[in-house]
Amino acid sequence: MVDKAEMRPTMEDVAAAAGVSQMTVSRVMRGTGQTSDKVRKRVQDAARLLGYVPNRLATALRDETAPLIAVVLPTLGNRVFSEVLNGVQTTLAGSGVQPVFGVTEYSAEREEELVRDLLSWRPRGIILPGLEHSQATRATIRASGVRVAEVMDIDGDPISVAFGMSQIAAGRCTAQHMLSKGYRRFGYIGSQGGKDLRALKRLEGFRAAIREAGAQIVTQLIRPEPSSMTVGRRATAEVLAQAHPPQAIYYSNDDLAAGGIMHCLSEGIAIPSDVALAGFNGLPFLEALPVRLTTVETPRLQMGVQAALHLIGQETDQDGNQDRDPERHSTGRRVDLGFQLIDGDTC
Amino acid sequence: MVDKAEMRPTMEDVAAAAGVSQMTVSRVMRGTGQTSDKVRKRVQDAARLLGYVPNRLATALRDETAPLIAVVLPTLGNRVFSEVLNGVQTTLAGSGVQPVFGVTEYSAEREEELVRDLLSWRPRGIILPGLEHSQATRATIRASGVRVAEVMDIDGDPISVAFGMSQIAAGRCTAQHMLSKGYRRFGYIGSQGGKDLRALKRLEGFRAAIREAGAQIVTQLIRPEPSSMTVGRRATAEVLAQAHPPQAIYYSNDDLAAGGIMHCLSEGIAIPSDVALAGFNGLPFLEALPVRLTTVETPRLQMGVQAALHLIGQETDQDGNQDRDPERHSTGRRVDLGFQLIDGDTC
DNA sequence: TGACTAAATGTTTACGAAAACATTTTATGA
DNA sequence: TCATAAAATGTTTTCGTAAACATTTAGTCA
Repeated sequence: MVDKAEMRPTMEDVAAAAGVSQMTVSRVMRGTGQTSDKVRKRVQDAARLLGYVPNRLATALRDETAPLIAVVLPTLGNRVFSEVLNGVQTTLAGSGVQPVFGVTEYSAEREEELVRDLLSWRPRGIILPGLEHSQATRATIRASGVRVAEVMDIDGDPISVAFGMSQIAAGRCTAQHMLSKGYRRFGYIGSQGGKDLRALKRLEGFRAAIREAGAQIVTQLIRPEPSSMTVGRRATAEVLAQAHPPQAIYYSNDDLAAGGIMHCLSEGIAIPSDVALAGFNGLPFLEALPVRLTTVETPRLQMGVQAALHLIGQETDQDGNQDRDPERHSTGRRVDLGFQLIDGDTC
Repeated sequence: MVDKAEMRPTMEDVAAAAGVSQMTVSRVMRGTGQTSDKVRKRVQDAARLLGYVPNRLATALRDETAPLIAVVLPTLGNRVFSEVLNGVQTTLAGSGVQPVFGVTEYSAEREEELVRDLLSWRPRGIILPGLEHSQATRATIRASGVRVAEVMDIDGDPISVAFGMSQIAAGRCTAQHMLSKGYRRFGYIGSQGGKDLRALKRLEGFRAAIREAGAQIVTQLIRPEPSSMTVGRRATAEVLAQAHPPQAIYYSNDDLAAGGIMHCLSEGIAIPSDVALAGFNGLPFLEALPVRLTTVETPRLQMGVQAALHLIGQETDQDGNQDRDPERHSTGRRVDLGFQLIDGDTC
């Protein structure tokens, strides 16, 4: 009992129990080829009785690829990325493909190592955040021939296909909106110590529009911590305590901005007359706040969904090989999922 | 170039390039056994040159187990679970073990299917949410012999080891705290249409304490949607609009409760004099709210960390087998990670 | 220098599933 | 009733790695 029970049953065991060959079991399990009803039933019963669970490692080894999608995320601390992951997960659910993932914490070295680790599973595809990757990472991916989807950003050269939106345009759009309301003196509040490259791109777009309009950013505060309402609240307090505070503050995301709203509510600072605010992401919780934040809504879930669809999709070539046809993959294709300015009450 | 370049190099290829046998390459790659400096260097150079990436599928097949931890989550829509996942991820990072995961959306059938899918990867262990699992799920797991860690809850019989806290005690604790403040007429607001079993256990504990004190729950509103501030805000409006509204509302979690706070702030309802509120989880964003919510802080991250540690930990037996020693695994061990009542300003 | 040991490297095999090919049954029709 | 095709089932081999065992080479000491 001790030794025999330990062994998880294989097709061979099921075959023995059903009095057929391993190959017949294989055929029954997959429903391929011809099998008689009698044998099919016998095999299925045996499998159920023994508690047979297929070993995907064997199948994957033989197929030279595993039904897995590798997902690289900057962090799980930010709701945005768990939403992307959720999009991937939802799309994959029921398809028999599982997500394997890892987190880089915004480190390029960690990304390099992680990509190598994940690729050693021979996944069907890999999803990467953003378009900036080290030379080594790109080389590893190219050598592996794995299909790639980059998400979040489209400002740059995709390795293969990017599903995202223009971060630069989002920053610019926000600036234009605020400028149209007459604000001239701006503040910027960020986080992550500037490691979030997408946030930097938004700031770049924002700054360009401000400069072109002849207005200016008078304060820029980038906190080292990850984003949170608390950090946003403290940073806002700090910025508004200055001798010449800005008329309007652009936050690198909604969490920080919501913290700003909380500060104003608590201190009796009027929004937008005393200070105007704008965020980024359009997270659902904003709906519940007493003041509707002006922000830019992004298709986070869609990015995950589209990327996953692309990777498991019908886009494999006729031979079932990794499709390396330059027209569809090598050439960086950018799929712009767009964004939408939400004109709230904060500016 | 087309055909040859497609093939990812194997140890055999590296061996040929270095003029040694495949086994020598294997030894060099793992740093085991005796190898001369000369050969070692030759092999490493060849591997680097060819861009060799080990195929874990082969190793895992041979080892009869893959360096993976399977994680089953009820949903990714709730911050709490992405935090658990984050705890798992953080613990696993750098250990060469990757998390594979799936989401049940609180469905037992989906859990059954998902567990089978995940186990087909022959993971080192599996993490399940809660202690309630279908008979079939338990059978599949038992037959597979995989190591199990259950998280979140300890009110029940663990399959093996549970890392969590008593949900019933948390509910009871909250009730006692509110009763001590003199409230007698309570309301309860929940979500997920009652599919969240942990929330039900908290309610159970809460209700028991209320009953014992001779007080009562006058309103109970369980919305079908997933939790969110917005849902909490609407539900609170609904409850307070009643003819005889409760003096105090217990929410199944912080998101809902924060929505309640927002409603009160917007409507000028005084907290706690007009209505008292209490939540559950102790999410970090509460810190930033204008009013400090009374809640119960839970060790979400720790649950993930401990579960992962347990599964990859040094608890394998001497032979490196799955440890089925009844004393350590079969007997349901419950690791109580505790919780802490946060005495805020809302009751 | 030769016997002998330790170090370095090589060969065979197993892991579980499934494609490719082979063989046995069963059904069909003259 | 027997050829013949179609259906059902079986056998061999492969995927990449690593344990187990085998062999060769280098090193030590009498």
